[in-house]
Amino acid sequence: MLNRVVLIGRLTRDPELRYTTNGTAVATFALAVERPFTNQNGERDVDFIDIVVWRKLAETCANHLGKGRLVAVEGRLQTRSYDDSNGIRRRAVEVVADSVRFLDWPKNNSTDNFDGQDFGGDFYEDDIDVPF
Amino acid sequence: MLNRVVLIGRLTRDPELRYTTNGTAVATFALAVERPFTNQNGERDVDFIDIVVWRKLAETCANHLGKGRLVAVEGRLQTRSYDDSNGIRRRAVEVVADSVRFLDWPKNNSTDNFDGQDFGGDFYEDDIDVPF
Amino acid sequence: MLNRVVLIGRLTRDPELRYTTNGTAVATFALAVERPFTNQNGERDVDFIDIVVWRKLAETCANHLGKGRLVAVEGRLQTRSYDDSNGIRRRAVEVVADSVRFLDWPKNNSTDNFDGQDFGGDFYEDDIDVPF
Amino acid sequence: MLNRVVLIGRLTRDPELRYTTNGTAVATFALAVERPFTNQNGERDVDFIDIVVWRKLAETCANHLGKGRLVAVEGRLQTRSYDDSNGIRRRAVEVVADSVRFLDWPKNNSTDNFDGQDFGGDFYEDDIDVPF
DNA sequence: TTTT
DNA sequence: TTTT
Repeated sequence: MLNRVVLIGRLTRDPELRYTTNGTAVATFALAVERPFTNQNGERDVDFIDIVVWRKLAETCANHLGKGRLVAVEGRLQTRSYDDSNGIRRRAVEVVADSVRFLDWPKNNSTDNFDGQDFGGDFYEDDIDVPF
Repeated sequence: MLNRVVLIGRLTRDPELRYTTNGTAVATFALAVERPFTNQNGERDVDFIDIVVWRKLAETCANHLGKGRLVAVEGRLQTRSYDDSNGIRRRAVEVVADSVRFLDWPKNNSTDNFDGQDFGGDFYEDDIDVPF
Repeated sequence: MLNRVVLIGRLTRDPELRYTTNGTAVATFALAVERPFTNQNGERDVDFIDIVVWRKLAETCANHLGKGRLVAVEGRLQTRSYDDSNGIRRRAVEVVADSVRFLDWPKNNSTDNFDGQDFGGDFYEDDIDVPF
Repeated sequence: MLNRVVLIGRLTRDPELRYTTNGTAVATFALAVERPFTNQNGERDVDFIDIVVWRKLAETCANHLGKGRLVAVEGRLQTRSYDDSNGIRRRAVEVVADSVRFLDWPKNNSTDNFDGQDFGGDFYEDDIDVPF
């Protein structure tokens, strides 16, 4: 039925890019998303949310994003079960993103290069989407 | 930062209502949310998403909702770590809802009674929200 | 940039289906969306929001929806200027929907027929979307 | 019923701050939101969406935001009728925001000063919201 | 496992 | 652990 998630947060690590056996690209990363209020200790809690992107968007993210970058992500919440390396059954809850917007610049020490790009960065959507 | 989730799905079980040590009501349930497409076996996969509601909204949900009911939920994705009954460290990813809309009628065999209610059910928000 | 709208409401009239000169189907309707609170007179205000759908989704909506039906709509806010029939320049703000979920049954006096359909209705997305 | 909007865009002008007769602050501005695709002329269309904020959030926006600033806005779509200065009846469709996140820095020529602020800016919510 |  |  209806299932929509919108997040703004920072990557906790560089995206990991892999390929399925039939060659489909898939990238994963996590987002640190601060809560909109401070807790009883006066600190701002943070939620760490796993993101999955597919196909061309996966490669775009892997090529242009890195740890610490600020992004807006839109997608769908997905659940899945798997056995971890110790054989313990675990449940994954992750956001399958169909759009990722880059909201800041790569750091100077980045190998990436966005010369000439408008502030606010670019906007990337899953390559299946089409104007309408 | 920004963190928004909107879901429509059916309760997989009756809500569980508990109270924190300082008396705050908290209810939990899970939502079965069908994916918007069929998988390679022609079946429609389902995501099971845990929902948490607080205060008056928790009591409203516990009093009026039951297994199988169709609802629209709005809230925020939250992550949290805990040790399960076997002492295994686990991570919970759940939606803290600030609004729950009832989208169908209770079943006849329900003890609940919505006589005279307009179709489409009622709309409940976390009791802290106020018009603006 | 990011632009996402999610609504639940009732159609204020039957959808109007037209075709562009190159044959693309486009349907329009309006949704009555109740506010989540009552106004100072104790009444519940209602927002009337114009919806536009394209292609196969336009035809599905025109064929299966009618005045009074309850739907969940997902899409993007779009603005546009036009001259009305009196030559007055006006601005339209409408939601271009990429998914429409049917949340109730057609009325008995409907010419439509959903025999055998699962409660909760069906889920229709713009025909460009694809599983991922 | 359910009514949720999430936008990222740039202010087209400085916010206008006014007060209702009973002293409630209300600020208005418009957001330029680029479409996620280019049109048939290879240009990126832009939607201009009116935003309304109330109370403390109105004053925060008026004090810290200006033309060109990049923000993420969350709120509710609202419609309203009014007569313009020529006595022509018009319909306004605007987003009543309950949260505004500042996504970039003020320009150097700004009179505003965010010294020491963490990149990514601050997060402001309607002052009625409360942690949960 | 965690970002600024 | 799973709803219709």
